[in-house]
Amino acid sequence: MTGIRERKAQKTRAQLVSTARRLFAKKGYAATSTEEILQKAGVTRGALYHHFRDKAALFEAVCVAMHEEAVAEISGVTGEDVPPFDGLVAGSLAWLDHTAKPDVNRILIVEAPAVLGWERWNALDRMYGFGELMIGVAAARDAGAIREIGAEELAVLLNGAMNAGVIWAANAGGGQNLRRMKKAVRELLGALRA
Amino acid sequence: MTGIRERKAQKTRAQLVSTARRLFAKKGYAATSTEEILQKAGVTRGALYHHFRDKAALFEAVCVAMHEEAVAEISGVTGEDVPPFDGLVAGSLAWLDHTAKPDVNRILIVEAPAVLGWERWNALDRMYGFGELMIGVAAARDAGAIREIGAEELAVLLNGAMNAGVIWAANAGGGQNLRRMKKAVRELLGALRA
DNA sequence: GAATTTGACATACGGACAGTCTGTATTTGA
DNA sequence: TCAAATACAGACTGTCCGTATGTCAAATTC
Repeated sequence: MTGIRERKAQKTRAQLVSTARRLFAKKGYAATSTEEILQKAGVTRGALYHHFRDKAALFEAVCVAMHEEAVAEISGVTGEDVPPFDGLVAGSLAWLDHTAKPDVNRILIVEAPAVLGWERWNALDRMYGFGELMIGVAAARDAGAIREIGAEELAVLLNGAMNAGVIWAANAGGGQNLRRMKKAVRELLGALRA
Repeated sequence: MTGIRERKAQKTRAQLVSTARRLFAKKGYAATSTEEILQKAGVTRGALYHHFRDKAALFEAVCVAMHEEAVAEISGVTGEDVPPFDGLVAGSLAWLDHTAKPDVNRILIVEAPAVLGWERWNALDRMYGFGELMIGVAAARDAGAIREIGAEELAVLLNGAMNAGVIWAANAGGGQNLRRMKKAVRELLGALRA
């Protein structure tokens, strides 16, 4: 089944994704040339366009990898046995921790919406981070733990708030800002308790 | 003072900005070539690079114009005689109305952070929309109208929430979403009352 | 008011870059 | 064994951004 051919293909694909991730994080999407990616990854142009339709598709693959890491980290703190509101808070703080990392922050939060466009970006987000948040919000609301605000609207607002917050924390001032922002997010969620 | 020379220059500059605004809004920054801007604006390459250092500087000029429109609309509803909390709500809803317009939405909310980078984008935002919001939040907090959360952190969170909300309203589903989102924002602000 | 300088463009050009197209070696199913 | 497909390799093309140089009218100087 998994022949030598397929294994090697997955290896070059992984090389492309990890190299692209490094460069996109450091210089941004537009300022990163595919030539540099190819050179650093040690593959050729033919390989890139065999695995990905275009440069944006490679970027999307990087986003998927980051989203999967995020979901793995978050689902580690939002088990089934934890009460809805606490799970919402824990998941939110875990999301902040993950997206505070400079590469995740730049790629997933700042650039992804512009590079992928709302359609593709939203589709991704709903499969991963935002999807998880909506489940958490809906669960907390159904349990009567938070105020009666439309679940989808509230999830959109909270998601946007946290993303903006973590951009601020990652860029403004020193590294102490993440702790301050997490405190503010806890207080914001606290204000939503029914 | 304002000779014929200077008037003509301002006219071509305005032509460039308004044409760029239209095209950036329709096709996005990356997919809009400077050549198309020049052609539609009826000027040449020399004019563009006489007035702006590069393509991004032209984009920034478009952002400034949109921000100034926003401030004009918002300061119309947040007079000096209105109580702090009401002013905060009114200003927020006015911000949503302005940024819900498709061109403002795409350029100012989705693309600006990625195109300009956090540094320049934040500098702009603090001079206009976000700056106004921070004043409103600080005023409401000083008046004891809202909970004791760090003014800057809360302003960042609210700003991000509203921007995400208006992107959602502008893109998802039909046009009825803006009303739903404005309702949710009112309820979110209501939850913050002391 | 003639000369000179300066500002506001105009135009041609160069370098870089994304995506395509054809060729090729290796693998794999029959 | 052999044909077909896969996974690349490398050259090439059209496009695009920014620059360098030229030009002409308006402002300034004398």
